[in-house]
Amino acid sequence: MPELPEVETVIRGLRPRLDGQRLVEVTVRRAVLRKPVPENFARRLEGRRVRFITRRAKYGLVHMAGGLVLLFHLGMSGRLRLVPADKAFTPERHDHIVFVTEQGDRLAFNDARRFGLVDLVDEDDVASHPLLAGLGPEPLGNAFDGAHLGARLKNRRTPIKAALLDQRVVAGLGNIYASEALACAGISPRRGAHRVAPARTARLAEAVRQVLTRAIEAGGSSLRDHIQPDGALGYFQHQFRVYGRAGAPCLTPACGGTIVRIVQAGRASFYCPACQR
DNA sequence: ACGAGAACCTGTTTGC
DNA sequence: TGCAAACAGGTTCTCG
Repeated sequence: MPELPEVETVIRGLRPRLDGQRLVEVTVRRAVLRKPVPENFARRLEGRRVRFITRRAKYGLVHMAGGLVLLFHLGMSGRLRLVPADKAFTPERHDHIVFVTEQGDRLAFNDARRFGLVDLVDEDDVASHPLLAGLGPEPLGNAFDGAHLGARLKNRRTPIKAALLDQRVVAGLGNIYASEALACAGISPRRGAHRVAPARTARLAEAVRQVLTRAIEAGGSSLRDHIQPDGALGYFQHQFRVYGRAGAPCLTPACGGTIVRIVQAGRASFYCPACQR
């Protein structure tokens, strides 16, 4: 499901209900997701207070009192469902972990495909965590611009679309927003990464920023899995220029092209052959 | 060393 | 209608 905007949206939905709350009960209903749930996961969290929640790439980081950090990733199908204290809670199929806060809210980590994961890490070790250490810069941060992108692309012979999905190049893009950013920048997903000229690298970096920023403003994209913790849907999917639009007309003014779907590195890419070169 | 493809899972949609 | 194949917002391992 989730790329950077969806994870950001989920975290923003959690904060009002979780910040400052003590976790009074944690239940692990399935012990193995993409990786095994850490030993003593529930015991290490129970009784501890949530200080604040941050995001790195597609990972959520729940900073707990005492310097412990709960790291989570939603994989393809993961969601977090927040059930307020005054509503009845029944565990659903694929609710793998359930958290209960001191004010009685229940938070279910639900993930049908189990590509998601959770881990516990000391806050001093977050940056060196194996899953986080190799990540490239945050696309919405200061370290990401055309110069950085150009430097990371110049030796890559893979298609630019595949390079954008490489989390070491830029952290947080996924299959939807890679296609969308290339459409905004007028670059074909098939172009070799090393053949994107410097001027266009800057334009691409700007397109990445813009697409992600707008998607966050829209609450992410709800296609099949993504919902906010309170059940609200994202609506950025209505602003897609190319994703899922094979056979439909290109939206670039006066272009007249037709969007096509191709497969690259096993993943669908969408683009307009007329205005993306 | 790099890149393509397979594998990991389950649920839903598509096509014969 | 029914069943099988294809496909899905991700990551990581293997193989050439």
